[in-house]
Amino acid sequence: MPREYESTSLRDLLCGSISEAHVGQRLNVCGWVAKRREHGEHLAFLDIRDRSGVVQAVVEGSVDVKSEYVVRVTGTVTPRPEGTVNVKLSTGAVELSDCEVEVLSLAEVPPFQLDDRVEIDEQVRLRYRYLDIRRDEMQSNLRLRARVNTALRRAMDAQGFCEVETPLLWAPTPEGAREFVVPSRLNPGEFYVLPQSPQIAKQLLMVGGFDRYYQIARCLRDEDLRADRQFEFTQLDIEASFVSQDDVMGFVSEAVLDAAEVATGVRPGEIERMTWAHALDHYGTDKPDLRFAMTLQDLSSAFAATDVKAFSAPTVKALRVEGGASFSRSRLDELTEQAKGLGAKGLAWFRVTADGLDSPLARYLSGEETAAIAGVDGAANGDLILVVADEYELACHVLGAIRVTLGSPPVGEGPYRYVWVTEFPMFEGVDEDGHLQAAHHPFTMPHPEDLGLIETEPLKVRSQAYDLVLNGWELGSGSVRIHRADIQSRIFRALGISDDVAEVRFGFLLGAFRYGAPPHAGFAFGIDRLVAIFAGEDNIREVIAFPKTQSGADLMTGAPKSITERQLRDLRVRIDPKGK
RNA sequence: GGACCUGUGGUGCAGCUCGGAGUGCACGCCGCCCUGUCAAGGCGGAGGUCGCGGGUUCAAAUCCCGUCAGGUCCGCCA
Repeated sequence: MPREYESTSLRDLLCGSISEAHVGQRLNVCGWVAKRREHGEHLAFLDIRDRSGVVQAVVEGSVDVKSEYVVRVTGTVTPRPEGTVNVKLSTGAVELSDCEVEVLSLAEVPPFQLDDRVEIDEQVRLRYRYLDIRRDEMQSNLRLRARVNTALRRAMDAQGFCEVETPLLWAPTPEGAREFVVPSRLNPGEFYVLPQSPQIAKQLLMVGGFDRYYQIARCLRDEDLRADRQFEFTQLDIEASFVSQDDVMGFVSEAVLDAAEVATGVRPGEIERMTWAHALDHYGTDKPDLRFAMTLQDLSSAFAATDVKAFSAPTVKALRVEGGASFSRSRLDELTEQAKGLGAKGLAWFRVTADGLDSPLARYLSGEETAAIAGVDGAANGDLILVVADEYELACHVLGAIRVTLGSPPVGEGPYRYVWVTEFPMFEGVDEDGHLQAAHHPFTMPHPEDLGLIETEPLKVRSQAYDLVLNGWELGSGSVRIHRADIQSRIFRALGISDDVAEVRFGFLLGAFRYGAPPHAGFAFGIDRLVAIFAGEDNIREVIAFPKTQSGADLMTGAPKSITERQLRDLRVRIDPKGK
């Protein structure tokens, strides 16, 4: 049945809503001519398309319309004659007969066909994005995204969160991701930046007493683009006061599970948890794809006293590839290249056969070593065992990447496997100045048990940071924030940020914290990625109306473009033609 | 900054390995025919600087070099 909002001054209901319930009614529909099938001058069929679907209009006599003309059709809803029902069409049991067709707008021949019969080059799609998004697939992706947004807002509202908007013109904070810069006309030589995220703003909202904040926030980062990364992307951004990590994970779970239910029709059960150390050890990554097993096996003890040079390393990790014994030599070489590209010295392979291990390295192995490899993960004849020996983290990362290459199903396949990854390390490695680097951000609260290690064994300090991962995609991350000045200065000191520098960069935040900062924690996750997975798309451009290309261009508008001399003069900005 | 893949009428492909006339297929478009089609059908037709530039060659869509655009990835994304 037509809903209230379908009816307008020009139309009575949407094309896709027409059904046998309307038989006998004379109705108006508006839409685009999707297809025209003419039978001489006596009979023509028009498929009229709007956002809801397609309905067939029958015109007695010829009709002067072409593909993509915008028309208003007045016709009588009639059951189709016997034998002409189209089961492939939701409206296929009926048609509009005795039609009058009013052309509302002419259309040139479109640059590509809008049916989904062939895949169109993305370059062409992006140049004519306004036509591309007329297609079913883009319509349903963007509408799915709208439903997800609605579900998220509803879930946050139901949990007592208050939506607050934060500025897009923000202050430069030379940390982390490269920022987009906006020159100030009123203050020549000075600049705003577009926020990488509302991180500091939302912490200030906590100081301001908004104890449950959320926002569907646009974030901007001037970093290289990827299938899952655009300059601008959208996060559900959350922050709450007087909460623990578990509280925040609960809020986020509620929102994500509600969105999942709306998007997929099934509400997942509770989201499982895994520590960062466990994820790295078993999956070789901090964003494990749990849709398939193929976990990394540790053979370090079996090779502790090995004579084989290739395996004398702190860590020896192995991966069982079911049925992989049939891999060609060139396939194995490709995998080896991949491993080397990721920093491994090599990749050892062993085919498991009835006669034992088949490998160039097999004859050098001791009995114990052979048994260890042949027994990896319940290996059977026909399997392939891949082995990397190296420093612990490198061995994990390399095999983890190969695990994904060999095992990962396409985006749209398999179950949805959500997982919280917790207890991230506080610091990771050192920068070129020898200072520790924050794994999450410098306001992250260390794990309470590890506070004593900050000065002594910083790399062992766990943080109260947590990621949400879905099918191998990092959806988002969050943390408990530091609200105590003493801990904050210890962290700054560990990161090599002096009091003076901290004051310059984050002075307003630290200042705010001096006026009564509640304990607080938060999270943010990428809506583009979540919707892409729900839509079964392997890149987020498919769920964004007007995305950029990998080189940052908008093929439709031509952005980025030069601006006029006048604009440059107003901004007191001069282009250096020699610069590159 | 780097690696790899792609670029051929409006669209999607084949042709490239092993150089020999812009050759082919499907869709779309234009014209004619057709009263129950729905990937309508039949007949006919138009439409191309083979991304761009250079080189090799008697001859380049094809081989080589460079370049541009799009994609995937590494670096980057606190």
